[in-house]
Amino acid sequence: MRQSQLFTKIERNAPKDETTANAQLLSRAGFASKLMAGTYSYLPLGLRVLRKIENVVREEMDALNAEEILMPMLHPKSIWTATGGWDKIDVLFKLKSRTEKEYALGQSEEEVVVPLVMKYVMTYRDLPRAVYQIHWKFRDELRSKSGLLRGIEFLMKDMYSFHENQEDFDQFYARAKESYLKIYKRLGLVAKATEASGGSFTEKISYEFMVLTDAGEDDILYCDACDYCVNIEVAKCEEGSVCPKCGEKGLAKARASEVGNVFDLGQKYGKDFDLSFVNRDGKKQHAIVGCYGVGISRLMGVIVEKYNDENGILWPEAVAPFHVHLLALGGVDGEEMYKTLQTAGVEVLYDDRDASAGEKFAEADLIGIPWRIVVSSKTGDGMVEIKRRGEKETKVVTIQEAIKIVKRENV
RNA sequence: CGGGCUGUCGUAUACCGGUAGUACGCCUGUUUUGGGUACAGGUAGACUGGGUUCAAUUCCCAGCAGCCCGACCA
Repeated sequence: MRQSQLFTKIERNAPKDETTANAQLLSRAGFASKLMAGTYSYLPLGLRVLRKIENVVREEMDALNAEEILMPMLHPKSIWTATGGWDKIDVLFKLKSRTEKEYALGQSEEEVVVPLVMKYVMTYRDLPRAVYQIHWKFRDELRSKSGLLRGIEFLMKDMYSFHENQEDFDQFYARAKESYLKIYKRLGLVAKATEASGGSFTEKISYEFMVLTDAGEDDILYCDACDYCVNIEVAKCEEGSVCPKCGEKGLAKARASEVGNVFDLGQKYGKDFDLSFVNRDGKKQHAIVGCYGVGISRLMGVIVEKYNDENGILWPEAVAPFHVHLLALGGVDGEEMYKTLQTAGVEVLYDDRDASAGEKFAEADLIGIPWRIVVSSKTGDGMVEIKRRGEKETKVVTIQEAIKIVKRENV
């Protein structure tokens, strides 16, 4: 993409009243723009990042044999009264039509997905099933904050699995947890599977996936010697207590942001909607349902919180809006290099604007694309300069070599 | 929802109870060309409503909006 085509522009000053790195940098660099507290527009660069995160998640969900669907965001009141959520869930957005008919905006979609899937599940032979969607969620939080980390409208992947018995559920649940850890790793994050409360509808514990960051809103206790981690809300131990799992070390306390969770919902939803299937004994039975969320837009914010320096963002390869930021300096034409990179299958943002070198460098750092390739009178014929965002050293190499370097990591 | 802070050109800011200034951006021209090049000229602003006052962007009240702390976040 040619940078001259971007309708967004870089802002030199951070917006006042924004204190978190993700809110400041995403706004300055033109990735996202706030409409009101808790809702954002995703701009061309930001949307590319969002789609990359989505696709990583999508690939892992598909690997679990989950099927992708898309469900409505606008729900009838009736399904929410059926499960008790209409009165119990205080973050549920409720609205009224002209004719006083009442609706809810989806804050999670068990109420839609359980009747939907169970419509097709007649017997145990139709199980297990897993479906997911990547869609907007609405939660009437009292206080939106921290840029993309807590919005009242946000993009979430929500998967739901259906099982004939606890054993089958447990197996899938374990696979889903593994799949989650893989997702975060691919995104350049270290997430801890953290014991947490199961919410108001279940006594069981759930797992939250936590990424350590001061911009987060949860406090967790974790062990350095093993993978034990617990949300302080449900912890039966405290900071410094010996790890209850491995007994090796004292627990450390840290601030974290929840980027995903998995719940065992048991048979609640099957019962609420009185939906059942015929089991192996020929008897009616409610399916065991699991629910698995990943906060896609929040992840974008968390990644920026983890990957930034005084000059801007440093996107991990897997989610960077482009692989290469091509800068043409001093009136030199970068057109040929641009086309060569594109032909080689490299995603490239080409700064073809008539701007000074310093300005282009500063803006490239802010945008944070992993590789910077410069063509100028200094690089010479057939040669380009290549540099990695975050590193100081530059290398002058041939065009073909530059492509090789970039593709080694990105393709 | 409780508490606090803040609303001034597009952005970031300054001053002030009496003609609103600066930087960046943007426009015109010159200049410059490897870390936001320099110069000249230009463009553009007091959240809304009420009150106090001869006079309010400034003081007071309310509303609206934003941020922060807390609570909340099935």
